[in-house]
Amino acid sequence: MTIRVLVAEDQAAVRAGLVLILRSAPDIEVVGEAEDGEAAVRLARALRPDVVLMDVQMPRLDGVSATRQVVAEGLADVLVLTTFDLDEYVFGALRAGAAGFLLKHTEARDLLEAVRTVARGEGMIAPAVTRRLIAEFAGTTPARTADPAVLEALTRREREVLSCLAEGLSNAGIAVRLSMAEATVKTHVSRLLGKLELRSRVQAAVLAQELGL
Amino acid sequence: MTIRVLVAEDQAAVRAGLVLILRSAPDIEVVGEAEDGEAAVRLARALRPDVVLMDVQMPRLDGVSATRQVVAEGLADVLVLTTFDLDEYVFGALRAGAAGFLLKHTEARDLLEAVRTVARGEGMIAPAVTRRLIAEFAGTTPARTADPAVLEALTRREREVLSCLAEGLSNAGIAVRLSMAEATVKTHVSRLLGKLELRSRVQAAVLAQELGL
DNA sequence: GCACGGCTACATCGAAGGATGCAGTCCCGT
DNA sequence: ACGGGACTGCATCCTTCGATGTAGCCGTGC
Repeated sequence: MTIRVLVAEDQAAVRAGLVLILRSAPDIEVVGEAEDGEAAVRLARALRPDVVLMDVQMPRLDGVSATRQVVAEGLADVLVLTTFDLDEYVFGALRAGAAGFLLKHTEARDLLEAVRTVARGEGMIAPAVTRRLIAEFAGTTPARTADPAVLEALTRREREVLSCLAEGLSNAGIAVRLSMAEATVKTHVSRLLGKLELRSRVQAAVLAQELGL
Repeated sequence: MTIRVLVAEDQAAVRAGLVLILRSAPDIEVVGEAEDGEAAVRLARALRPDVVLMDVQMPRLDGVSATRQVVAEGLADVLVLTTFDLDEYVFGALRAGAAGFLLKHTEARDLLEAVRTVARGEGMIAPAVTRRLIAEFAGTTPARTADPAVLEALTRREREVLSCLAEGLSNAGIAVRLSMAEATVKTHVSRLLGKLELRSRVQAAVLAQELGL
């Protein structure tokens, strides 16, 4: 069962090098090559490869956008490859749904291993990048200061109201959304504020955000 | 320049196995062994190893807490090791500041490579875990729906007020914090709402949250 | 100089929010 | 059936918020 790979890379020399490396592995087959992002998406649709080796910087459609497209259509797993490990590229690619992120100066052996790893449905990230990913992860995910357990104290109606609060709706807006009088909305807001030990709907909205709505 | 490693693992058999693997590498030296989290922190303070190989499940003080401690004191880089790749462990360990996360069924060769990687100041995460980390990352980081550029339109004072809003402060609270009259706070709130095309302070708070305060 | 625009500041007033008291419903266990 | 408790619902009253008009301040440019 060979792994079918599509190589998307605009620089011919680099692309040739990648293909050479991939062909050296008996369990990997290069089924196509693309010179830009649009071609990558088009070929992915036509060839249905297992893995797309995708460069970030490409004409017509950049690698991140192409990745988003390929992943959205469920065409293949995408392993993003780039020369520069700029945060913008890394986080953009991962948000786009990439299964892996490697730097171009990766050893041939590690590249092949990465392709196999991604084909297995696992993930592979360049060590030099991993630290920053972890840092970003630890930072942006606000440690969940908020304990999801506090929501247990709320009734169903109160949770519904809280969701609306998180969207920034006014009491009147919530009343329409949930089909109840504005006065009733106020009751629920007041109660959930009490249970969550908050003093205003703004704090409730912030808390809801931290909990992921 | 050998890499000095501290092994923290409560099960003697597993610990012996790890030590055996580590000793097989000429560039790695096992400088100490700990049977629980407290001992791990204590030995890390005393021995100042380059890397701590830390089990998650340990008596007295769990591995995640021990990791937090070691990282907070800047004692060493921590490579967390566990049998179960539960999200709770993974994300907890990474938030605690771990530089890497491996599963115990990792090959000896990969374990050694992970230790070297972490010692270099890079990061290493088990492939089986990487996918979920990426997913969690892509999910919790709300794709920055909000464009940080909108903040450009705000004056310094307005941005300060927005930060306070994000904390859920009332106008009166903001007035105290920023040393101005409540009436003035209202002006700034009103103006920034207009510039951001929002209709209430709640929406402003939510937006600020999405932008990371 | 001085006119102009942007920033900061304050006061006023109608609108929205939040606390509280109370009533109706449903589901327990007695 | 009865009582108690939790949930939902509404109305009243006071507080906070947000829009608006206005004024002082500081830079730029004529």
